[in-house]
Amino acid sequence: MLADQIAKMIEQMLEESGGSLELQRNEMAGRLGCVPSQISYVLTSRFTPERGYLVESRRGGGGCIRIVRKQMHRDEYLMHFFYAIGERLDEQEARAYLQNLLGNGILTSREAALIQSAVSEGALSDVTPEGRRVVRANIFKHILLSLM
Amino acid sequence: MLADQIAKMIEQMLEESGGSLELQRNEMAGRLGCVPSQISYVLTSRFTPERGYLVESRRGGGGCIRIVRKQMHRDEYLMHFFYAIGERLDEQEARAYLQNLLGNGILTSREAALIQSAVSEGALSDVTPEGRRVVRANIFKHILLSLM
DNA sequence: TTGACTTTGACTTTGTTTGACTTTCGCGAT
DNA sequence: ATCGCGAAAGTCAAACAAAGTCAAAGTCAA
Repeated sequence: MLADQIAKMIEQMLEESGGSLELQRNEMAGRLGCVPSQISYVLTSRFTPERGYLVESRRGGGGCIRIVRKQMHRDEYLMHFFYAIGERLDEQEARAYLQNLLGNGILTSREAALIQSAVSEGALSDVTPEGRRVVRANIFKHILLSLM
Repeated sequence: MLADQIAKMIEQMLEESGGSLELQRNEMAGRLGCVPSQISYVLTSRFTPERGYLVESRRGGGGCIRIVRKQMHRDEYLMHFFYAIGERLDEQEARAYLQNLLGNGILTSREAALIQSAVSEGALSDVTPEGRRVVRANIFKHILLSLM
């Protein structure tokens, strides 16, 4: 899938450049043979704050997009997430958080997998779809607390 | 029966691919000459967690379904717990199981603590007291599966 | 004949791709 | 200084591409 390829490419560029980079949307779209707004789409759907990325940009001639992978420390992370999770949480958001926590070494992959199944749709299938999101947020927050 | 044929086919693909695979629902339905939702039916009726399968999916363009088989023979101990749990589980029982799993070195203490808060009364406070025990059992069983 | 299991298809939800249109910015000409 | 132009990037909605859901209809064995 196009979006995934682009995401992977950006990911790798971040890796090579040690966590932050600047790119030009049009130039990149040209190289990839896609429409420029596809780049925007990838950025907003994959490089979100939830997953630990900061994206800023400048329009106009010579404009560009800067992407930074945020480095926080353990406690900041847990706090940040704790407050970021509101009253409701859906499975995808949960997954994004877990990926972030995993990527930063706050969780082991076993722990992440374990939490993921604890809050999966399957595990909560006895709760109504709407209630599920509330319960999931609660469980997730309790787990974060237990890690502090 | 159609469903059984499909199940057998997926089973065989799992065999060939060593326990995990990705497929596309529409594409598969096309090859088999059945409606796509038949695939969904087979998945929910045969490839359940109870039988040791994990199924996840992604919608949208380029979406797919991933199926993973958990090897039971490697994890008889977890299996034992899995079946011991049943339909309902209260906090005390959960704690006892966790102690046991911890004592046998199957969980680290961090993992045990984490699970305990995931299924604590507090985490599930949005569910009715009766429903809580059902949900707790479900979460616990999903976690056990994810550990196999 | 009933009840559990199957099959089907219409409808819903989620995710992707594209392109037309808008906004913002730097720069050179006035 | 400032006006205006062109070069970015942003926004948004439509079209498309999956997968999920659900209930009605069918089947089969007890």
